[in-house]
Amino acid sequence: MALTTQPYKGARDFYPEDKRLQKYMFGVMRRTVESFGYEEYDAPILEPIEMYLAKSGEEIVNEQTYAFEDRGGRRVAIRPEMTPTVSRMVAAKRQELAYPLRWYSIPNLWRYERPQRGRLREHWQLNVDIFGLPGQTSEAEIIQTADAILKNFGATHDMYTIKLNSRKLTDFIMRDYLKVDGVQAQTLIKLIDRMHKMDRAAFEAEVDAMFSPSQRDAGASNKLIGLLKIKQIEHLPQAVREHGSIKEIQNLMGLLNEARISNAVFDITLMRGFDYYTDIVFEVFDNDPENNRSMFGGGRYDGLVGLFGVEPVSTVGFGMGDVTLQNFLEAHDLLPPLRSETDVYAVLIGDVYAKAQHVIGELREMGLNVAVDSTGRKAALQIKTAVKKGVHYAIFIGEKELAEGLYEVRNLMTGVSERHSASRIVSIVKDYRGDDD
RNA sequence: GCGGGCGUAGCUCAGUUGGUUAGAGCGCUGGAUUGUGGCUCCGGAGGCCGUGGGUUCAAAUCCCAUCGCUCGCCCCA
Repeated sequence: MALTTQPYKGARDFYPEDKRLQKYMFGVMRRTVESFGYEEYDAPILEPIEMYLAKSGEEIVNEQTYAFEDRGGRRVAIRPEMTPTVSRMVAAKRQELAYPLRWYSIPNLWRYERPQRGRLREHWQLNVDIFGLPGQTSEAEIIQTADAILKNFGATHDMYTIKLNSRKLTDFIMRDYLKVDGVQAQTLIKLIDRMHKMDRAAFEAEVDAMFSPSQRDAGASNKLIGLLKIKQIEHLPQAVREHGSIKEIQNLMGLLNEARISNAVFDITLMRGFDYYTDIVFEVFDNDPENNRSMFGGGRYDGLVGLFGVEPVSTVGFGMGDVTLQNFLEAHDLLPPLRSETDVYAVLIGDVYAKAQHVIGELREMGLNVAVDSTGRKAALQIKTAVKKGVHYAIFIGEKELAEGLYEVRNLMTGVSERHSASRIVSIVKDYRGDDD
């Protein structure tokens, strides 16, 4: 039986053209976050499974993590996320790091589940975190960084919306304003989290069913449904509006305004799935009706470093997945044409392979990436190969060119040919490439 | 884990109520044109019709199973 050529389910092969796109995307990410002073770190792809048990729900670890036993009988997981790992790294050097830390990484992550659009088993996720900087400036900077990445991909504010909420506000609403118990609160939060996938009537019926008769008589169900319809902070009931988290949200919105971020909105229905968030949460939504989904998000999670037995460190961060980002860039037609790493394809005319080595070596020494076609095929086929590879320039080398020291260089996109010395060809190609030198 | 859709050439797909040797476009390849791509013309290769079983004189087509892909649900780090 023949072996399959398909990649493992939910994972991707990166052929050179795919890798080119990935390099472009990672390049924009790196340039942007480094412009804010973030430093890159990395870590092993394997962690002891307890690391995820401590923080996540049992179900996720058991059913959605790639886990196995190593030869020494230790239970090991392929990392499904980077946050516990980076928290571990910070905890390990808690006393000696220069806070605030601005750290980023682009790890490869795995989760075991049925693949679907925008969600594969394997993905790469930019993780950006600030450690040791309490207060809204860190939230503002993290959101500003996320916004800058999208801008540097060419996105404009009409293409996406940044939704903000506070976990402290949600907790206050559940415990003090609605007076529901912890179990009810959890259920309601999950329900609200998917309310936009349901129709209004079904949602309201399910909300109503969550409350006990006495709570319903006290108006809790109607209070919640009414509250979730409110879009403006000023329209919130006074008891909610006076909670301290509201001032924090307003302060954050003010900072974002100063940073010229015009598409950030308060959204009381924003929950985010996990419960390790302790304060501000945010999520970036694609406005394209064809791809209307949450692209990525983040927030403050002050408790994780402390799980490693050291004094807690306040942390704000976000994760941006490559799959959803690529969907966004495609939906908004933001992917630029990507060119080959190869600058020049050397087309050899006749039996000149040996004699052509000198000039080809010169081109490389002067900084060009040159692929040589040594197949001995006729020129037409060599040219076709170069075009198919996406190489921008062809240089023709035959007896005549070698004798004269002048080579025909052709722009394969326009078809225009010129004859030049090797050094002149180098400057033409570098000019196209955008080099300064 | 649950549900919908789809599996025919390298790719995108057509294939009538079951009926000869399964097609098209693109791509690949040879030539027209042995020192120069894209346009044109002529030729060629390439198919276990996902897999296994069943119904039938006859199956790409109908039935069952299975595998794979895909979209959604659950969940979402």
